[in-house]
Amino acid sequence: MKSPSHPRDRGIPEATVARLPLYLRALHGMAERGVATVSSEDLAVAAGVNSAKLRKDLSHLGSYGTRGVGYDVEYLVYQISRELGLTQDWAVAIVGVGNLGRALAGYGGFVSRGFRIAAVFDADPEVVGDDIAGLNVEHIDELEAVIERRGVSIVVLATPAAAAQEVCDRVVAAGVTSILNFAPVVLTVPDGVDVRKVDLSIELQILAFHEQRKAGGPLMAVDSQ
Amino acid sequence: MKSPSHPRDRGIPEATVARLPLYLRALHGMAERGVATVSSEDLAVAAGVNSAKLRKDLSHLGSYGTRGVGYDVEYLVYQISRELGLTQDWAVAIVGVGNLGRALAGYGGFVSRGFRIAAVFDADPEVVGDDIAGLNVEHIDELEAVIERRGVSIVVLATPAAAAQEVCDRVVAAGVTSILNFAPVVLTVPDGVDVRKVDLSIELQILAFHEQRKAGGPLMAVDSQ
DNA sequence: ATCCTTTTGTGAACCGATGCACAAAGTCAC
DNA sequence: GTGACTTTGTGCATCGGTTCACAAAAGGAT
Ligand SMILES: NC(=O)c1ccc[n+]([C@@H]2O[C@H](COP(=O)([O-])OP(=O)(O)OC[C@H]3O[C@@H](n4cnc5c(N)ncnc54)[C@H](O)[C@@H]3O)[C@@H](O)[C@H]2O)c1
Ligand SMILES: NC(=O)c1ccc[n+]([C@@H]2O[C@H](COP(=O)([O-])OP(=O)(O)OC[C@H]3O[C@@H](n4cnc5c(N)ncnc54)[C@H](O)[C@@H]3O)[C@@H](O)[C@H]2O)c1
Repeated sequence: MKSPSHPRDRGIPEATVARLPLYLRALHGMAERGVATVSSEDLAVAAGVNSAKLRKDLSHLGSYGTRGVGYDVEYLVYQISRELGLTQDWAVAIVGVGNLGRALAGYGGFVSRGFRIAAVFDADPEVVGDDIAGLNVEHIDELEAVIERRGVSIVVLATPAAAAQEVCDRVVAAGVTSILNFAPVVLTVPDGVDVRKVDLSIELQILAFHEQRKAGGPLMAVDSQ
Repeated sequence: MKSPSHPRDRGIPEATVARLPLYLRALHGMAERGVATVSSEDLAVAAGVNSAKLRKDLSHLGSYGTRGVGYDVEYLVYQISRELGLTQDWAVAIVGVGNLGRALAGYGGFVSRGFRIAAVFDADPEVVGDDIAGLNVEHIDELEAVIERRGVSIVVLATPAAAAQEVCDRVVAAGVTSILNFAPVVLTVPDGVDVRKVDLSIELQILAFHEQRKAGGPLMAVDSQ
């Protein structure tokens, strides 16, 4: 029922992977509004990208569109979800239950995408044992045991910068190979471990750079997102 | 005292701009430890990048190194800060004082880089008037007036997705041209307005994709940060 | 003054990503 | 069935960014 050549090619470009969640979000919105099929043009607008880029991105997953018609919304949601690995659900642990860790633990937007907060850890005895968004805060000493017991495969680091590398080393030693880091440090990890970082301070600095340019000379190029 | 050709070229590559804050962070650490000069190799390691890339990045700002020696740490800190616009300080407003907005408002890492939280807004009458990290929560009706009065030039959006576009339109109308968006929506803005987005859910989905690959076939390429 | 060592700054090859533009493939009306 | 119309999938030119590799520059030793 599918063409024989490359039904699902290994090796999707990184830039494409980073956009798939965007398409997925737009598609979910459409599915909710009862839209059955969508053209690359309309979906591209909803996701804020160029339609040729969108088509090329989707072509890496397979030929799921119908010429003259567009893409079946439900079917595409399924294909993208499967490609991203969202058909299973992922046990996530958060380490560091401070300002940020609390906000993350209480956030509903993760669960709705198949990410289940399976554990939260902290080193502060004042915090350990507290109930955060329905979860008991575990002591950091339990890190390895709890990760193993609950099958945690993704760890979110929300500790102070000074503790991040040490915690990172421990979670890696415990077998975790996917880390989302909020601490403003460059983490050193062995090959095979993925680290993604979110640094709000860097984002503000980039905005400041462009803002300064706008204020300064009347020669500038802007926008992006 | 400087070469005549292009002492400070306009048009620094976007990829370079995104890394300058990283170099700055590493340099601050070195300055604190009393390091006076640093080679591109050492700084590159501290920032987690390739040294040729670092040198090319710095060369866009000017020729601030000394062959055979390296870069003067203090001087380079100053040059990068100036380029990024961090020699002035920036008034930032946060809109939406929920889980995330609170964490951001209380975060010290912004102030230390020249970003001053000048105002926080919310629509919920329960929250308006509260004291958050020493700031009085303003009603969203005051948005335009307060932005103008306090010279706010960067706005952080931490409202629910449904409210984000409307708030965005209002801050843009009030003259703001730099926005950091945490809401999971594609914002539409006029030319000349910079939007940067932070989407934690997307980061997790990208990690899940790679995690799935690792678990699946024994043919994979990983790491990055 | 000359040589040797170190390290910068950059030319050039390379690589991945973008976007145009169009043939191929499908739908729909009649 | 035929023809007009729509929209996908992709070849190709282009672009921005990365990395290699080295000549030029600086400093220190003798
Ligand atoms: N709050 C923000 O908006 C924000 C923004 C950008 C970056 N960050 C970064 O995120 C991280 C957390 O920020 P925060 O504001 O929540 O800080 P925080 O100080 O409020 O919380 C840190 C928590 O980590 C715990 N902790 C310390 N050492 C630990 C260890 N070894 N193991 C486990 N837990 C440990 C502390 O007990 C504390 O509860 C920091 O690195 C910060 O730079 C925060
Ligand atoms: N909490 C997280 O960890 C997290 C993670 C990723 C993304 N986000 C996104 O960040 C945003 C905020 O998340 P949150 O968890 O803080 O949500 P929240 O519901 O706790 O807070 C939202 C706040 O915005 C206020 N608000 C609503 N409409 C407003 C308006 N028109 N003007 C001003 N204020 C208004 C609400 O009163 C509330 O205080 C959401 O879009 C969410 O999807 C949050």
